Amino acid sequence: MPELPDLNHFASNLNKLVAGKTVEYVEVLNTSKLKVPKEALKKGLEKQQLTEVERVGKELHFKFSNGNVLGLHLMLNGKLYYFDGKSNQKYKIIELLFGDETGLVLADFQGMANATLNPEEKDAPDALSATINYKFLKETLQSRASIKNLLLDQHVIRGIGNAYADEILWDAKISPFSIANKIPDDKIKALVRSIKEVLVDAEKQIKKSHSDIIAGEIRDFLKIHNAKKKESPTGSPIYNKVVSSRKTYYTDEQELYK
DNA sequence: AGAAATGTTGCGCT
DNA sequence: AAGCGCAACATTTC
Repeated sequence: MPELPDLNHFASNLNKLVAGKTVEYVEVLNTSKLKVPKEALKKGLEKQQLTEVERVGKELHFKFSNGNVLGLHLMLNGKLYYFDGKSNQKYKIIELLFGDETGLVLADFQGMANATLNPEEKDAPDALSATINYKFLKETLQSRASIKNLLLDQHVIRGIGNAYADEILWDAKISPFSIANKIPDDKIKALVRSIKEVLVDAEKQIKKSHSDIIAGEIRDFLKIHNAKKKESPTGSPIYNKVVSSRKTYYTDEQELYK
């Protein structure tokens, strides 16, 4: 699935593509994951101008001139398609039809992607927000949880997924199996840096190789969480281990604190 | 051809 | 009793 850097890139491309357009009609094709009544969603968005698209955590927020926000979560396999005239996707969930005959559709073969009107503000800070500093992480890491599980917990920090958790922990040279409250202060500082650097750098790479995309995921440049790579950039063999049914990639270069 | 991939939720176990 | 693991969701992509 797309993770934070992909979603940031999509948001910036969506701004170029559809910001300023007016939604004439909203078609809701799959209500199973819809978090508000279908009619409320239509009423809240139709005839409104889309002013801005923003990524918040792993969601995309579409902001409208009447103050309403359409929140989309792509989950594992949700994809957005821009079209002119008529969309011909399978597994459609929601479609926005603009006044100029173009449109945007969210489709997902698993039907897990979802839409909501005016998503509630969450307490957990976004991974790229200024709140993620040494003081915040020091407090947050007062836990016996493993550091990787903590980074993945959206109630703690919003936006980090499985692949980037591995990339960030390798960058900070901390083993994913480390217990959070055993990680020394200088490593917490390294972690603050790595969270920002890895995510910001990834978005740059995606932008460079796939400048116009609004769907999919680009991960061929990942250094550690990458099935095709045998060694880290510094020559250590990459191991992987299934932890709670997802793969964790790591090397011996990462210190284990227990 | 058959496995791998992936977020979230909710539940049961320790 | 906090934290972990697992199942379910369903199909595409390698």
